Amino acid sequence: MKHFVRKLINSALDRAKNNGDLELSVMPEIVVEKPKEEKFGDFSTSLAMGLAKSERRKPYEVAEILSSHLQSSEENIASVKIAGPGFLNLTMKPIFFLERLVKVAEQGDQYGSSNAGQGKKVLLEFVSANPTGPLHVGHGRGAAVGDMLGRLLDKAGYDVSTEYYINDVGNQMNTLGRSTWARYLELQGKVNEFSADYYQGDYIKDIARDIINKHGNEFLNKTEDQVLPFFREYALGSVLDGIKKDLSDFDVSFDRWFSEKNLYDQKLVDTSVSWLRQEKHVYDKDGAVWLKSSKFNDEKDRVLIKQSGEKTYFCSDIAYHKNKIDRGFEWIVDLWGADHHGYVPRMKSALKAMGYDESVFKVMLIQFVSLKRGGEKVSMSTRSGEFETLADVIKDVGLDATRFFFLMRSSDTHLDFDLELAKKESADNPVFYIQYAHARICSIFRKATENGIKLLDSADIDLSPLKNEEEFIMIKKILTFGETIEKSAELLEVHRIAFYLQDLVGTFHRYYSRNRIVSDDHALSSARLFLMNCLRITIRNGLSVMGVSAPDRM
RNA sequence: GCCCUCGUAGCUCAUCUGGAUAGAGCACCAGAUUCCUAAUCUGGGGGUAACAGGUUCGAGUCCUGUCGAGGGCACCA
Repeated sequence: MKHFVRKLINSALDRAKNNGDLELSVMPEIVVEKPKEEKFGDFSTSLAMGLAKSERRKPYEVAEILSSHLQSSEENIASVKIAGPGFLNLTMKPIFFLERLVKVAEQGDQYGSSNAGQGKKVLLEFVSANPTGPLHVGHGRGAAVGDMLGRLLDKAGYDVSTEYYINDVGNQMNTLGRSTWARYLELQGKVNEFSADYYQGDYIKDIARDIINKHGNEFLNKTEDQVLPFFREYALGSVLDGIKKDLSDFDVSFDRWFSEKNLYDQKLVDTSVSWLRQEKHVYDKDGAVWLKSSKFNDEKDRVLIKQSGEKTYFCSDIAYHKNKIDRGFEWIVDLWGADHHGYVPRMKSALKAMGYDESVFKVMLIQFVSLKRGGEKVSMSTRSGEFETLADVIKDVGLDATRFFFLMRSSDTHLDFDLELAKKESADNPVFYIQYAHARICSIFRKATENGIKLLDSADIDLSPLKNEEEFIMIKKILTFGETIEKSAELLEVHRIAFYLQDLVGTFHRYYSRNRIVSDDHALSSARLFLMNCLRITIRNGLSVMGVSAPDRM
């Protein structure tokens, strides 16, 4: 809708220029907004104020010139008014909105989709939790946000792939293996000390028990060195299966699970290090290999290969991100926990060292979830074993409510997730407000069928009986769905959809309480039913982008 | 100590990247159902946007400083 208005203004500018009314040495960017207040019309632009300086005229005069050129040749415009210091307020004729509403029904499931992203190849990497334990609530936020971003970018016309990076290399894998080995011995009645550094959670016992069931005591009299590879691999596989199940229960799927170990096996890490060496971006010092990251805006140089000969996590991460770009992705979006923010300049410096443009890489920092239980903070450390798993929360609060809870806030602010509150308030959760609207509309359709009123095709419908002001408020809101999707995708801000839906559905609930859709007036009923269908499509498409269900009955 | 993110109603958060009188939900108070789902609707109180400066036609939004919260400053991942 805004695109159309922007075009109108653009052509008015052209006419003003051709007429010599305005100089327009530089064509300004046209910003079209929806005024906060209904009385200011349907669209507004502060263009005249922006132009005033370069035109060396008063904002009001510029607004007057624009106004005259806008009004002269557009049949969709009902009025153009100048307000305040020079706002141009446009009011459109009803037909403008009704014509567009008809298209909503035609597009159905596709309504809100666009090619704004122009098929740009995007790689979304998210969750990527270390495979050392089940996913907790904090991971859930990343999962929900990442999954929704995938759906959102797809709908907005980007070519999206999603990926989970498995950190299956490093000391943590040995710790995982040793923890399992220790539990194994313990369960076999062999006394041993369970180190405080080991993973404390009960899931380790479950894995150990599983090993006993399958392999009995065959490892009992062996040394740690002999058994560690087996325990490490077994525990990794088991934890990873658990993570995959948790995510699939959360309705989150990945196009690819990318193993860090695989990077090493394919020599990709070695390749990128030698390439960097060739380009003279690395040097040797104190027996270690360093990247000259300080030359690329990082605060200091970083170690790639330790004295011990082991490669750092950073080192393989460089290879991983290089690989992402090599696979042809034009936009690399990583969702990281907020605690990794110090790592951002480091990664950016590495990409710059490799000669890539900084703009291809974007990190979204997902702020922490403070888990609370009745106002008291709950500690969430995998190692200590004190954490609420994502699976538990979904079980308690429900899939839809859990997803919605994570998605209704801007992801760069802290999120307080009070378990007691979430459980207790589940009936008041805004997700039900939205789902209820959908169920109500479905109920209207059941009633309409009873009364023999059919939903008409776009081609046959006569929307002229829609005259109510509340109807137009709703229609206008429905029609901003597409631009909400586009904006949300472009800014990678998922919460906008949740707010949009709450707002949209609010207009419906108010309308519903004051108006009957199915009545004796056949023409009016048909028109209203058609509107309800468009509304239902919008709600359904909005919820679907969030990965939340749209029930027919509640 | 240095760096990053944040600070908006009692609580949880919006405010369309600088626009018009800062808005929702929860909680609290008072009301609404002979009729398509009351998980709904109507009305009410509640604000120095942490604080102090600056930039301009115009600032919650941009800049500087102060205070407060969280996080980061490894040859860990």
